[in-house]
Amino acid sequence: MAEVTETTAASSSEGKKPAVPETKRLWSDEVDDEEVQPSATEEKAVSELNVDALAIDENTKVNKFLDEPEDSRIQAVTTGDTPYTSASTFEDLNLSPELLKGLYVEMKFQKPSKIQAISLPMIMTPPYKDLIAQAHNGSGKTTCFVLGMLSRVDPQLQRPQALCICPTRELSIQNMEVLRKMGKYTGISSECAVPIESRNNDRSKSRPPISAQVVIGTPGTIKRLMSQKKLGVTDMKVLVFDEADHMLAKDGFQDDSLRIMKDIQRFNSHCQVLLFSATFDETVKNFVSKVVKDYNQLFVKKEDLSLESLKQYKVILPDELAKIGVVKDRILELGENIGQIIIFVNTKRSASMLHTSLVDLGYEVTTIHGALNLEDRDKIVKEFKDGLTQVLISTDVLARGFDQQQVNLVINYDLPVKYENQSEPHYEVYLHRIGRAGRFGRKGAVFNFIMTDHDLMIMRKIESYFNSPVAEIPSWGSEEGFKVALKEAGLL
DNA sequence: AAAAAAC
Repeated sequence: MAEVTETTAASSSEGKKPAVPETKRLWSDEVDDEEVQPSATEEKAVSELNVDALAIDENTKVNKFLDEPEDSRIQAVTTGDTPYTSASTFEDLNLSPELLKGLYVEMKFQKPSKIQAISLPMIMTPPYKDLIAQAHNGSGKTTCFVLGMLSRVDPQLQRPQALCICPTRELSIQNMEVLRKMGKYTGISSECAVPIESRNNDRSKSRPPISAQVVIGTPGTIKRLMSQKKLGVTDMKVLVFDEADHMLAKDGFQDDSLRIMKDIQRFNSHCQVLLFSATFDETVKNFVSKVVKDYNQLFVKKEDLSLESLKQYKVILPDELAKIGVVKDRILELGENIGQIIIFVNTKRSASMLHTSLVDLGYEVTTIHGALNLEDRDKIVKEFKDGLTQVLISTDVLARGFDQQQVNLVINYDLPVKYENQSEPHYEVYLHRIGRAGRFGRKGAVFNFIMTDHDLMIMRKIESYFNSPVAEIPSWGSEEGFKVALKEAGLL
């Protein structure tokens, strides 16, 4: 275990100068270490960034660029003159001893992941610029913003200072669990602002204002608490949007998110805004860059997003009955020892139908979607996380962010398509769904069910979009192809 | 015609 150095400061680094000792290496040094010629690097930085149309303001300068071939490439664009030092250890970050202890003892982390090494200094160095950060599924994004929130809280001040908004109740709860674990020794207080037992809403009116220092929750509840003056924003230092592309999309939570952001900024213009997601499509990317002003950004090319450890397959089958048959005979029978499985469907109805069919056939599966009551949702997620259930049928309520390391297989029982145009795949949802398997570089497999020519067309578009061919399992009717696939994926 | 959130 690493020792806490004597130079480690108290947890609040508010008002401190950016710490950049000469002994620490800048990113440009890393580039030198890799014997890349500086001029070539610079050229590459500019051209790649132009090609990818990162929506950079005209006054934005590309002054740092990071390119490590062994890792998926992350493009960093910073504005202004603030130098950022990539953190090779958590000690580099001037965290409080309590927070470091949480990272090592509770989280069992040894050193920052790639995205953490780059983003954490950007988050924690004054003047605390806004950040748009894209990183792979399962690469440790949550740690970035949770640590960011914890490190910026003034422990002496018993008021809300950091707020994180998530698209679902489940994700809010999961993020809160991470925060409490990581912050265990800091004494920092926290509250989860998500809907509770419906129809019991008199409780919310009589409740005292939130004094917790960190609040995590869903847009509706946060909005309500703010309008009821139960959630003060005057001391808010950090505002995080998890799954930010969805939170700021027109068909997502754009209105709520903007409202919350503006309400905070009205009282508190210097509240730092952090946007995290594995995906930012062009529309959202352009919109987002208008919402935040002076910001740093981290991006990954879409071809680099699908993890190599994840094997994708397509299964061509004739009808609904065959779909159910494949789940039953190929997945559930073969997959008994391959870890946990999530089956994604497009509608609540589809979820219920598949659930009933499989239960009628005598299989133990559980199902989650937004029409269930909150208690049941909590119970089903908890059972799955505790490993008590193996197979979970889900709508896109769990498509994003859901972190269960034992999930090795994801099935797209229905392919994700855009609601406004059914002949367009929903690329972002596809990526998020498959990212539920193979967390943090583990092995994993994805089976895509193809029933119609339309499905096939959707699948082809997905393959070409991510530039990753998806192997076909030769015959849905025989076991062999599935065995080979699962072996190839390292699961059998 | 949809998932979710919640008034």
